[in-house]
Amino acid sequence: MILAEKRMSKSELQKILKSFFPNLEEESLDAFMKYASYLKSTKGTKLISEGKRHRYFYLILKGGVKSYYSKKSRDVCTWFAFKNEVIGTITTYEGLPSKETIELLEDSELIKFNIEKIKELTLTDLSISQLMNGIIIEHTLYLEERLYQLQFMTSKNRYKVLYELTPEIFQEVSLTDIASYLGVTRETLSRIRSK
Amino acid sequence: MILAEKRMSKSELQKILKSFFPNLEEESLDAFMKYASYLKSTKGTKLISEGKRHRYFYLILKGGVKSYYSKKSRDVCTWFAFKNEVIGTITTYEGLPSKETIELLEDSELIKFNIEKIKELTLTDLSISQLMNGIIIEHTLYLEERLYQLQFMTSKNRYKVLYELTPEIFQEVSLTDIASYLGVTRETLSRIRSK
DNA sequence: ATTGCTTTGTGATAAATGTCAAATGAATTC
DNA sequence: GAATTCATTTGACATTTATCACAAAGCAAT
Repeated sequence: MILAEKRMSKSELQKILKSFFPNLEEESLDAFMKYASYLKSTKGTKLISEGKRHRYFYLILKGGVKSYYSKKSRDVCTWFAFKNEVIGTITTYEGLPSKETIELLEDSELIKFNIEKIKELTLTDLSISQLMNGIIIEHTLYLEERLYQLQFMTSKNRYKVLYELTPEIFQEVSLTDIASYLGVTRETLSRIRSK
Repeated sequence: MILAEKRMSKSELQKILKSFFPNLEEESLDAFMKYASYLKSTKGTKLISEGKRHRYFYLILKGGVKSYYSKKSRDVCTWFAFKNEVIGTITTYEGLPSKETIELLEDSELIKFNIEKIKELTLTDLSISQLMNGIIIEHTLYLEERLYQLQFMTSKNRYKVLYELTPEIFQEVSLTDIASYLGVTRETLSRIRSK
């Protein structure tokens, strides 16, 4: 459920965006801000739903989300994101129906950005074009790392890496979701954990 | 072994690039061309080597390549590409050491592009910036599809999809490499094929 | 054709993981 | 606190796949 959607005070929003996107030129930031708005929403809210077209990508100010594909009864998670991360789906960015669902893991605060409008800005504003590229490239590097892990590493090692690099995920996400993310059943994850 | 590296006749190169990148403005194309050159090379040549920084991405005019990670004795392929495809690694594009090796599957003809110079162009030229984005986004969509297949589909189904969508790969690539691409051993692939 | 070399196929295991079922634990509601 | 629900763990078993060993087939060079 969406609790509140309002325009933040301009100066507050500006301050936040400035700290997140320090490379954005002053005028670019002003244009960018026009298509950004504050959003507060409860656990379980779906920011993006599988099979649907959407207009927004998001910056997480507070809280966390999971991204997953629906598979028969169970869901298979593809990533998690928390505070200070920019999120969305590349299909949504391309104007296509999303393949994944993005859902809030807890009550969260976000900034949402209108993709269509911001893509328009990228047509004339180089610093915004480069900002968006950077976001996409970061996501691409992440996908490659994930493919590497799924193709090369045993499930034990994938668990180990996840546990060592981002132990905080275990506080936020259910083991069932983590198991699906690691590419095993929850029973198998349970056995891996009891080493 | 690199057989020939020469500047193509300007008009020939222009004709090729124009047909591949029809959205590029006339002046952008001229700038772009400055950092493109023709390359003919034999089977087994490594365009990009794991662990090294490189300067180029490529367009395949004729022939084919495989991309793989070296793992102990055997290699694990991550993708194949043939005629009319733009190839490279995202790490190379970012100036980082490549994680993958890209190797010619057969004698091939390519256009190579200087990444550094072309990235400079993206700083001032919007149509080139957008062209590069498009290439990266296409790659990203491909990675997502591949992750989906590895997480969701059985090896039998992955084989089936590959066989139905791109049967020509089986003419060009060894079953050993295809097996590693599908995430199974060659023995398992052999058994899948004998259904 | 013969010799090597590489690729592919087959058989017999062993290991990893999935599936199903039930038990435990933890959190929530009445 | 008892009852309900949901998440996690554990056990028994089935399935898939890897591993190892070797045989067969394809190909190139002599």
